[in-house]
Amino acid sequence: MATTPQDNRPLDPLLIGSGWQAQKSASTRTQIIEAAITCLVELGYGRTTTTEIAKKAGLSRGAMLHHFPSKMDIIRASVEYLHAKRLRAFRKAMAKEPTDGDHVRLGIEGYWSHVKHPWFVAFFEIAVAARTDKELAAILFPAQEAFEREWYETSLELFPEWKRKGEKFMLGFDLTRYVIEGMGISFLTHKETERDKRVLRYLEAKLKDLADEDR
Amino acid sequence: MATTPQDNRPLDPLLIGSGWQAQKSASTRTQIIEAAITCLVELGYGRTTTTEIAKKAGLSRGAMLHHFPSKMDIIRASVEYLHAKRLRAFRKAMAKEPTDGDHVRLGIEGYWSHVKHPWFVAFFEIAVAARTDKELAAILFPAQEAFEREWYETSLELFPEWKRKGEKFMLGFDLTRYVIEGMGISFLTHKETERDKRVLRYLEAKLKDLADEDR
DNA sequence: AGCCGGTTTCAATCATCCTTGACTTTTTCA
DNA sequence: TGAAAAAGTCAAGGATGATTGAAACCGGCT
Repeated sequence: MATTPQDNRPLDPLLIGSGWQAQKSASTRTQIIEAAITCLVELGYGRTTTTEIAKKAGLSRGAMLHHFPSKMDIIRASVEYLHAKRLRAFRKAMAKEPTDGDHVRLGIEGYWSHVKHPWFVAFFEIAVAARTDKELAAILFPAQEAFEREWYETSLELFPEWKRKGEKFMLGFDLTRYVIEGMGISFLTHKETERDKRVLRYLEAKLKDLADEDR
Repeated sequence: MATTPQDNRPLDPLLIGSGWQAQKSASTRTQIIEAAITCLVELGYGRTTTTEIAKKAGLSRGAMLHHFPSKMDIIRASVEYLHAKRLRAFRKAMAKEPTDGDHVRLGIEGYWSHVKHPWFVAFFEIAVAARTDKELAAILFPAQEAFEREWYETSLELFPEWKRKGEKFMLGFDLTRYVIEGMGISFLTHKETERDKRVLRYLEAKLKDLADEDR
């Protein structure tokens, strides 16, 4: 008989040494959360069922319900997971020095990539569902607010020279957000076109105008 | 006496002559469609059920299922209804001469109002659901494409002087669309802020810049 | 060391509720 | 009277959460 608790999944040798290998069932939790996110992306919020999540995670439904007693618990954990992942990915993308020194372009491209990522799609599905689901809204709202705030602060660090022109910076920030998110929504059902690239280039030019104005 | 031919499709009020009580049937259909739209707005696509629609329409479920054999038939009719209503409302809003002669502002305010209207919310709910529902996508896509095309042409009529600068007009068109729809999505869960108004004013200014450039 | 009782992890089944669409019956009105 | 509209009933399928049961792991004890 194998000494591993589950033969279907390899154990992380680093975690075996650290006392409770049972604690590594945290990896099972992650597996469930990622399965839930996949379901959100592929099926949408409405068709994401516990059965489907369990199937996708390679677990039995009962096993999964042990980790997360109810469906909403899975969603809650997924929201936290997505929040952390999205923010981390965005910060990482912004942290690297652009090859051409063009921070504005880097920021636009970064957020545009971000919006095309499945994580954004999953978050969006939850956000749309939350419009008509109070319980879901109570879960999503704090994370959403925190994300926007932390994203704003990250951007401020990225453009330290803008700090003095608060209102103008905020305008550029909001404009970028709306344009790119609007494009992102459109991208959910359509493909990216040359027209979209033109809009991004125009946005870039206008942001630079804003930065240079009344200096 | 039944003068109707042996119709394989028992329901088509448009084809039935004026004398019949089918007019009442047509009004009942409209009632059902509007109830469905209310459900989409208040409950979202996922929670819109035939039971709920019937209740909201003040009909028994059986009666409703007589008019629309299946749920998808109601949605199909709702998509057509929304398409017609949205386009009509938008054209009407654009047709009136602005008091200050400012067509750009009129266009922006018009589309911004449009995006805040329940009809857009309902359409949006269907669009999001269609991302992961092929059958729904097949219904929605033609209507969505037609709407965008007809909206574009309406805008062209509104700004005849832009006709000569095709690419620049399209850029302004796309930019406006993305900014306002992005704001609209945000508006679904947040309230309109002063920051939003600033973005709209900025958009207006930039559209006028585009119109005046290299003239 | 080796056995034992309790706890944690996972699997399977069950009962319940909801949704849908087909079918049947009643009512309305020309 | 007879056909259309409306109302009511029903079974099949799906989704959720609870219960039951098995296997592995931990501690303590002889």
